[in-house]
Amino acid sequence: MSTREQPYSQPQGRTKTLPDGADGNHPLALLMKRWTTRPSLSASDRDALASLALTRTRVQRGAYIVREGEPVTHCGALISGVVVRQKLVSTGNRQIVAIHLPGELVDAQNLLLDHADDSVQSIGQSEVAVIAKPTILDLIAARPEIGRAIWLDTIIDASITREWVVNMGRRDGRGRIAHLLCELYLRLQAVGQCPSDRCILPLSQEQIADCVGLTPVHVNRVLQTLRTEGLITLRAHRLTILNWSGLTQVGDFDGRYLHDRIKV
Amino acid sequence: MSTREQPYSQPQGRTKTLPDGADGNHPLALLMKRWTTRPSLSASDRDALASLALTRTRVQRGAYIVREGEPVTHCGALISGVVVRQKLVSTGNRQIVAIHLPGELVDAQNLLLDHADDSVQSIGQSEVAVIAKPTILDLIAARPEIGRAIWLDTIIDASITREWVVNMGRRDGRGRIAHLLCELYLRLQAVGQCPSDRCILPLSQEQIADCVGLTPVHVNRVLQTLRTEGLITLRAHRLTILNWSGLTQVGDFDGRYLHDRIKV
DNA sequence: CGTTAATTTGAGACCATTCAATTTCGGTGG
DNA sequence: CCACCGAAATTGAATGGTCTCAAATTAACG
Repeated sequence: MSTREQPYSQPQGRTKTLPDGADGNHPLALLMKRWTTRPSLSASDRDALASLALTRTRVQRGAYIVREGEPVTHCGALISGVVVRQKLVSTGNRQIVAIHLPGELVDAQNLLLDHADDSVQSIGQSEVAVIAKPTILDLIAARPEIGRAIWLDTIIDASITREWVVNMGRRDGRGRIAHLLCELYLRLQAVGQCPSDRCILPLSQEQIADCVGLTPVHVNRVLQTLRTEGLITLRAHRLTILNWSGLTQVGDFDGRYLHDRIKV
Repeated sequence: MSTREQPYSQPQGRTKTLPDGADGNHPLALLMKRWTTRPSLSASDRDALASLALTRTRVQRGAYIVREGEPVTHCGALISGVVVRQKLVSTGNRQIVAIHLPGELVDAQNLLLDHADDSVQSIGQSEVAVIAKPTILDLIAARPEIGRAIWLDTIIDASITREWVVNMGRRDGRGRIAHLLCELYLRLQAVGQCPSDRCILPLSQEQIADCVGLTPVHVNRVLQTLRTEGLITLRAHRLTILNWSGLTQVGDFDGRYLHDRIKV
C-alpha cells in the first residue's frame, strides 16, 4: 500500500557509473546465457551484444530507474538486485505489476513507446546496464534474431502479467501469496539464486502486499498460517520451502506460464 | 465465474469457411487501417498484408479459437465480433485476462511460443482471419516493419493487462467496473462501434464479473448503483455513458495506457 | 546502542461472497 | 401474435474474507 517510499531522487543523483566488468563478468552475461538456450543466438549475435555500448550503473535502494509518463530514452538490463514495475492509483496506493530479476530486460516494452506507462523502482540496491534506445533499435534492425529474443522476452513478461491477473481475480489471500512465492522461487532458481530449497526473497511484507493486492496486515496474517501449516519458513528475507507440493496446491500453481524463465 | 460455457467443440465443427471478402472489404482492412497511422507501414508492406494467405472463418458464440496448452499452429486477426482470452483455476472459476475487438490480433503472443498459455473464446458470433504460423513468421522475416507492428500490438496488449492488474489489485468493485466500462467505451469507439455516447457492450454481467474478479451477483449490485447515480445506462447489451467525467472519476481512469488503441 | 523500519496483534466495520429463489428478458415455435 | 423456454438479471439474508486504525513488539542498520 505504501506511497511513502524513498523520496523521489533526480536521475543524476540516483545512480553511479561503475567501471565496466567490475566483477570480471560481462554485464550482460546472464542475459546472453539465457538467450543461448532458447532464442539460440548465433556466436556473432552474441559478439554484437558483448560489444554493445552500455553504462553500468548502481541504483540505490528505492531509487527510480524509469518514471511513469517520462519519455523513454534508454533501456535497462538488470545485472544484480531486484526491481519492480509499479503504478499508483488516485488514493495513493501502489500496485506492483511485475518483478524483474537479474538477466532480464527492465523496460523492453518501452522501446516502441514514446512514454513509459509505469515506473520502475529498485528494491534494495541493484546494478543496471543502461543502453541508449537508438543503440538497441539499431541492433535490432541489424540483427533480427536479437530483436526476436527481446520480443520473446516481452511476450513472456506478458504471460506472467496475465497469470497475475488470474491470481488477483480468482484466488483468495492464501492462494495469491502461495502462488507468488512459488513463482518467485522458480524464477530465482532459474537465475541461480536458490542453491537449495531456500532462497533470499528480497520483498518486504508490504511489497508482497503491493504485488498481490492485499494490505500488509493481511499478508502478515496469511504468512503466519502458511508457516504454522509447515509450508514455508520466512523471516529476514530468507524463504525456505518446506513443502513444495503443498504450497503449489494452496497457490493452484502451474509454472508453465513462465515458459523459458524457469529451468525445465 | 461460469465454467458452464458452451460445450467444447471440435475445431472442424466450430468454424465455417467463408468466401474471401464476402462483405466487399478485405478481412484485414481494420488492421491495416490501424497500422497506417502508427507503425506507418509502407504501401508495399500493406500490399504484402493484403495478399497474405488467410482463411476467413465464422466462429460460433461460445466456441474456442485457441485452447490453453494446445500447440500453436495459427494466428488469428479478428474481423468482427468480440473475443476473450481466459484461464481457468482449479476451482473451475474463470478469469478473463483480455478482450479483443475487431482489427486486433487474437494470439500474436503465441507466435513465438510452442504452446498457448490461455484459451481464446468467442463472445457472440465472430469472424476471424486465420493465418498459418509459418506464413506470418515468413512475412515478419521478409518485412521487418510488419514484425514491428505486431510487436507493438503485443506491447500495447501487455500494457492493458498491466492496467488490469492495477484494477483488480487496488480498486473496489465500483472502481473496477467503472474502469472497465471506460476502457471498453474508448476502445469500441476507436474501432467505430460508438457513433455517439452509446455503444453495444457485448458482455453479460457474468462475463463482466470474470473480467474484474467479482461475482455476477455483486456486478449486478454495482451496476445498479452506477445507474441510480446517473452515470450510465446499461441493458440488453446497450451501454450509454451519461456522465463520462463522473465515470472516469469513479474508475480512476486515465486512458494513456491504451496508447494507440484509442483515438487521441 | 539508539533510531527507524518492519512485523505483529486486536477488535470492529465493511465489502464481497454464497446460495437460493424469483423475476425479467430475448428468442423460438405454434 | 401469443405462449413458451432458457438464459440473464435481480433480490434477500447470512456468512466470511479483508480492511481499517491503532498500538505494541521486534528486527535492521549506521
